[in-house]
Amino acid sequence: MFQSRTHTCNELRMDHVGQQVKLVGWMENVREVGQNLAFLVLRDFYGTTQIVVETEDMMAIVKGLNKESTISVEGVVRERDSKNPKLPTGDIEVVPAGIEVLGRCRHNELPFQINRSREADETQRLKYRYLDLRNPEVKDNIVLRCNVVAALRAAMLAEGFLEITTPILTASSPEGARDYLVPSRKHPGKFYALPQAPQQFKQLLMASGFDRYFQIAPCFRDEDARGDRSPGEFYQLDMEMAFASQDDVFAVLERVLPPIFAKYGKYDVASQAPFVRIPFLEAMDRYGSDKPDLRIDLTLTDATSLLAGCGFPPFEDQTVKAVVVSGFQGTRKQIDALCADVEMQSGNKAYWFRYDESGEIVGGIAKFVQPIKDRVVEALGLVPGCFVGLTAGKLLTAQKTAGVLRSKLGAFCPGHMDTERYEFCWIVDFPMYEIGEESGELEFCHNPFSMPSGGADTIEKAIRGELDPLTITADQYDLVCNGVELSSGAVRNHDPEIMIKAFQMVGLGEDDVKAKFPAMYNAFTYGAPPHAGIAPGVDRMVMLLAGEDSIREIIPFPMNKNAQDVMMGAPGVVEQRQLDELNIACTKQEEE
RNA sequence: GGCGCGGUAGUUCAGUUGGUUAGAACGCCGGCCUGUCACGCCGGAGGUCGUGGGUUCAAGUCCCAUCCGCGUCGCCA
Repeated sequence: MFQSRTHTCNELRMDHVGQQVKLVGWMENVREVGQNLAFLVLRDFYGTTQIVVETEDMMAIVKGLNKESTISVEGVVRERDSKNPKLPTGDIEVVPAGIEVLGRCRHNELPFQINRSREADETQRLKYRYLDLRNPEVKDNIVLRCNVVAALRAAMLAEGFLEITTPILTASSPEGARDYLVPSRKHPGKFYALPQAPQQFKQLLMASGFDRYFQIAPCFRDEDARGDRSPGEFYQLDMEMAFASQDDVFAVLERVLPPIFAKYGKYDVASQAPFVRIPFLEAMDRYGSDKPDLRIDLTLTDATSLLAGCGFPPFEDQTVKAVVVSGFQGTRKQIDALCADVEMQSGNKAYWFRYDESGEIVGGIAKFVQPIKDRVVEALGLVPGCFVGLTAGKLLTAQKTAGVLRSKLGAFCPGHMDTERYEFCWIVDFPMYEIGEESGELEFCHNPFSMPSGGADTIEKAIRGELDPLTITADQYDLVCNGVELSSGAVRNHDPEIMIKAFQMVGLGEDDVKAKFPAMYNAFTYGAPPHAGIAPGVDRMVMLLAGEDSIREIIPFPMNKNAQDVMMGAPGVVEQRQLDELNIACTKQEEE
């Protein structure tokens, strides 16, 4: 029968010398240094301890084992002859009287070396995630995640929020991302959907009289992956407050997040509450992005009128945006690579010239700029040594491309980006409506649940034609940190009449509202509180705190980019009997 | 779905203009080593160069197709 350990592998110190102990763990390494002398590194969740093997019988046991086998070691703690100051347990070692094999590792070649798993091929890591997670560096991110979630929960409870779980099997939502559907056995031809977010439930909780709700909520969206977006499922710190304004929501997160970032983050928090608020249009204008990375000190300058008529064909009749970088040191080759990178990412070209140390316009499109040099130098505030990156196109295209250029330049040019910090900002005043690219008609820009700024008055004016609907903003906001969209939220539209009018703008009527969101619409007709909320992404937050670039590093069992779990083999084929029971006819199936 | 990068030993990678038997490091196996701690030293095994075609006297290398992975855009109320 298995007997418990007396200590962990990170516990023994000089104080324990002479004590009889029992340790358990994985045999990480064995260093043989003589006929009957070897040093075994025993690793458990907490750390490592050196076991010194110096007898023939112990040596025989160890030699018969592959690394990563689990063993238990009983013995006496002894002071080391040669200590290792790099290890917490480096002053001592355990002299075993007995070694028991608990779980033999049947493989003498592992898919990758445990302590170097981060360098291994990602598919291998995901397939053997249980080995990957034995690597302390990998494991630490999961521990961090647990600590962060616990801290978030504690902070939210302290703020008076109640944690309430909402259904995982629910109804498909007509708006938003692609749903994951679950066939119903009892109702042939009908489907549940996994929630994209607990949005409607949390608003219904507000209508139910709960004042402050939160949940570490799993969300499911069938959309393609990104570096900072896991496919399929992710977690949000979902929250909602009744009788609350935008400022109330901001204040909660400004109290909750900075201490957690300060305690668990890799870097310092540079932002003071209240975080800077940037209207959406200003963000696009200054940073070319609705999630600006404020660690970069560069901003966009409009050069449309300045360079109109300079003769450079791509600028003709287009909006031109410039990003000016002082003290530029890049080589021609690096500039070309940077521009190619921008084009690859944005799908649009970037142009450039330099104002060199001798005060000449050189390189790139210098030929076209040279004749109006004085005006350009003055308008862009150039000093010798400046690099000027340029983009052109329709307003939004020029902005977005320049935004990409800004990010690349910031990362490339020393002194223009301090990566060792967290910079928060709120993006506010999002447009309520936009002209759909496909339909060419007025559509909701983001979600239809948001309250139009100004409420009923604004919408009524727009309906009467006194106001351009494209100028209507929503009481909607994003929290951005280091160029990552951390969360999105809004003051909700809790008034059925305003809701109907908001839908009327996009050519939908009361029946459509009722049909799309029956529970919420009905609930709001019974007296609903004004309410607002937000949902910071837990995975992204942990990713920022850990300083990781890939979201997979902070998810215990991540799927790959193609939404497959290569370890478990999901998605997988199921038995015909199961399909029959669910009334599903599979018309298309991949060859296994 | 578009674009970019990649796929060579168990792992991470190198491989020049197409040219001898495809290399290195780590790991693995064997031997030596009584204080190692990324132990060291000596020796060894290990490869359908993602897959399928093609060009050529000759293909890891060039061409075409295809599969897979990562990044990015579309998408993500």
